Amino acid sequence: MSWTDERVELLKKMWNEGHSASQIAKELGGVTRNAVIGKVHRLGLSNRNAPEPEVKADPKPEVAPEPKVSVEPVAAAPAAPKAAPKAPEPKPVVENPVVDLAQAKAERAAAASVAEPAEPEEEEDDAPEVYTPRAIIPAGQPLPPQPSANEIDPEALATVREVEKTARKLTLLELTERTCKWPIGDPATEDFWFCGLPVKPGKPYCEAHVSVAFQPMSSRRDRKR
DNA sequence: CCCTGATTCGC
DNA sequence: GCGAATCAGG
Repeated sequence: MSWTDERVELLKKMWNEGHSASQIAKELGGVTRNAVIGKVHRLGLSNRNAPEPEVKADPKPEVAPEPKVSVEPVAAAPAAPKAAPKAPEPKPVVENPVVDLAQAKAERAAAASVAEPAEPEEEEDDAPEVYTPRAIIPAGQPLPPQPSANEIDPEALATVREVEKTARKLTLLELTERTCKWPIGDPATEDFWFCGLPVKPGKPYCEAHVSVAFQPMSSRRDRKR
């Protein structure tokens, strides 16, 4: 494969939209992420489109940036699911102040998907044709029905409880195609994470969670009432 | 380990 | 110009 105009353009577009080199390489096909990164550098757009990290204190501080009229964030969230009295933590803990648009987008989509399969969340863009990655969420697998205790094999349940003690406790952003996506805890509180243990090949969950997620009809018998 | 991007250097 | 190998980091 060679760098045709089309391919270069797709590269530029995706790169500026915040996609990783490997994602771009996968989409382009026929090239590795190294090739993509190499090209990115040759094209001189390694700065992505970020202005400047600039942590330095500016000599001339006041340029009257913001009126700064104390205004409430206008929360307006669609609906606060439920109060989380037990978790006083007000800060979401952001590890990178420079928000990556594409990632944030994916994050929101993923969150929506996990909490509720409905509405993909459309968003208005100035650019009419922004490159849109295919399905952001692999899905294809049923979402985990939380174990309702009396519906699953007590043995498996015990195993799960045990396994969950060794869970890697990954955040949504840390999940990959090979980490168990079984959610643990209450999404409305801080006590929420994903199992994160190595998945059983081909499955979205680890061994233990697969066993409670996919049950043979036979074993579901008499869970009478 | 998984993943990032950055750099080098033979082709 | 290209990109594998390598490096440095999360």
